[in-house]
Amino acid sequence: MAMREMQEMCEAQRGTIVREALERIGDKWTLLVVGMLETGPQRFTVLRQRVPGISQRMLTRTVRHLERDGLVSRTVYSEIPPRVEYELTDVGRELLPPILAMADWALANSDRVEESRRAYDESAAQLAAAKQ
Amino acid sequence: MAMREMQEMCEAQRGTIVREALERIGDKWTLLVVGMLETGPQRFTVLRQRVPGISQRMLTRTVRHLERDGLVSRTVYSEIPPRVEYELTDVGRELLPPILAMADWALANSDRVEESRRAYDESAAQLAAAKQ
DNA sequence: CTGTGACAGTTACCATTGGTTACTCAGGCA
DNA sequence: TGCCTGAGTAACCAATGGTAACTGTCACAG
Repeated sequence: MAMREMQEMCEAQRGTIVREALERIGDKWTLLVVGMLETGPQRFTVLRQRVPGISQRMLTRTVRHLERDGLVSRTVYSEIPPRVEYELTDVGRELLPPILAMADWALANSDRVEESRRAYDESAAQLAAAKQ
Repeated sequence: MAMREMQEMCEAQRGTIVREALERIGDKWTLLVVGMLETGPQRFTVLRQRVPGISQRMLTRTVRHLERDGLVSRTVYSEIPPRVEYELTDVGRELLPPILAMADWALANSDRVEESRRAYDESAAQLAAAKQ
């Protein structure tokens, strides 16, 4: 087998691993929830308030997935009313720097993205009008 | 208004901006496609081959969104057969380091995640069996 | 002793998104 | 005449996400 082919296979395999990982964490809420756990353990309701717009169902699903993947730990305190705390594990905490970097990117570039989107939509509308 | 409230409002607003950004880039394919554009401009078919498992439709949709948001540029060469090249813009390139860091994280921790998932599913199955 | 509230969910249902397959367009070539 | 390529669209179905209402347990108010 040629060197070239081996490299390509290897790259495709890496791509598959990365794809599988991003399939899990690359959904609408996961990155946000992990980011919100930056400051330490949080209980369900607090987390729900800190992640703007998430519903109860989506939050439970998201933390369940994160727990399954070993990125957060879930601790139940048998009190009344019940208390459940979620905390990043070591693996989860290793993911924090890139997530925070992406959050910084979002804050720094949100206006540029917004502007680009407006321009794109406008020229698309003009093209559509020209076709008429 | 108390200082505390102002801080909380500010945090919620930041959270919203980050959420909106992650809503765009945090889907199944976007991060992967951006990552694959690391090495320079790529044409459609090559990109499709390098992103394992993506369909034509999903690739077009993903690059269209990225173009709309100003993260990639799309250049059409009027040849037969047609040639279209996608390239990261400056804004897009700024997103590259966190994405590559996440890819590294995925490669470094995929086995740990896999193991955690197996353990979780097993204990869930045991619990279900115990209930019977 | 009936009602209300908090917390951490779950269930049922509908809307939106993602995936698969087939088709298009324009020209070159057998 | 028919088939090939590259870069997509269109039509259709499966999977995922979102909304609203319900659950269970105990404390406390009236």
